[in-house]
Amino acid sequence: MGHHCCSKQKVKRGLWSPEEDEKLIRHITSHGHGCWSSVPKLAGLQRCGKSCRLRWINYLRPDLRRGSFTEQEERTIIDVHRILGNRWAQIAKHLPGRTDNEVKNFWNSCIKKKLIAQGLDPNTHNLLKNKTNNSTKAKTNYHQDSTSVFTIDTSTNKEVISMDIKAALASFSPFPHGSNTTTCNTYNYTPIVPNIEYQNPTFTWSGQRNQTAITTPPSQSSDRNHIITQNSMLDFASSSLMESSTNIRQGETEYINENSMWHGTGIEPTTLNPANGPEELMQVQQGEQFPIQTNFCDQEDVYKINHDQTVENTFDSSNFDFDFVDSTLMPCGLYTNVNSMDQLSWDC
DNA sequence: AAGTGTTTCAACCGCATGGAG
DNA sequence: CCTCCATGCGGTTGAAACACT
Repeated sequence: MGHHCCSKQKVKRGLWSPEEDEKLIRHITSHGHGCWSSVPKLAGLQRCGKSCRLRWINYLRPDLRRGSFTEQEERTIIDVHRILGNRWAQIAKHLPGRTDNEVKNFWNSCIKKKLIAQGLDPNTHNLLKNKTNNSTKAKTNYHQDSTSVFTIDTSTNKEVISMDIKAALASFSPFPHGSNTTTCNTYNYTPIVPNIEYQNPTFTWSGQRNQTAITTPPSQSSDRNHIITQNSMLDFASSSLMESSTNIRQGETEYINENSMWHGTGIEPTTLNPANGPEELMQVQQGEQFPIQTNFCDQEDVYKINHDQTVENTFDSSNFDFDFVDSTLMPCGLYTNVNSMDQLSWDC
């Protein structure tokens, strides 16, 4: 039984021959793939469109990166997986030239075993209960690794994962690594436990499940504000913001709209409108240290970051709003420091 | 060299989603 | 709405490669 898309056709399955590859490459490079279901016929292949698509995406695409995964890629996968879970396509987006299938296979054949060997549950990234000794070791390794943009602190009864924004930015080539980009150094979250706590020297939010978050703007006016809306709190560290930071005028607020992340500067200078109220905006002060406190009130069973964007009430991978999170993530390099050594010194 | 077990990874399967009619 | 279809995704399979005895 074949796919419904090709059930009427007599299709070949299994491994692709070099001749088939050549036909597919020739067709797509000269005509593009267009509608995949029509590709087999146009390319002269006895395959279904789905198979052609898969073969092209996973193997024949010219921009694919072949060969073994690097340590940096490995750590990126681990770090993103920790947040997104088995969202292989989303994870692969942070590894240029890698496919979701490749990432998935690498995870299942290599990383998973490493995590288990380190006493970590590959699904949750939490410590495995029955491996106390290894667990302690794993925790220490993670926490002491000063080069990782992520650290795990399990010293309290809840796990807090911190992401060092500066380290992330420092590794985020090719954008400038100047110190004027942001004052937010770290950003913490608790992925699973009910109590959620985000904090860093300049930016704090905390709360409990079954509550609604309302962001409070800083009490004092500032020379430079960045208002973070739909793309969430990580946008302020985005390339577009960094690139344009020198263009911010004194007393002016930059408004980053929902589509700003990867499109040009993406920044529309605007004036802070107090009428919008604290519910609408989350501000990140630049060039000055001050805390931004997010308050919570019992209204809904979700965290409402702003008027359009909601986040499920836990950071468990089964509930979290992955699109929301992913929209905030950097391309390859955010999660890893290119100069760091892999603290997970295990053999594949 | 031969047999057997294990690992890797390309490909498939089934389901979800979204757009068109 | 409903159905059909194309596409995308994650889980799974199985052949080939590799490791071990």
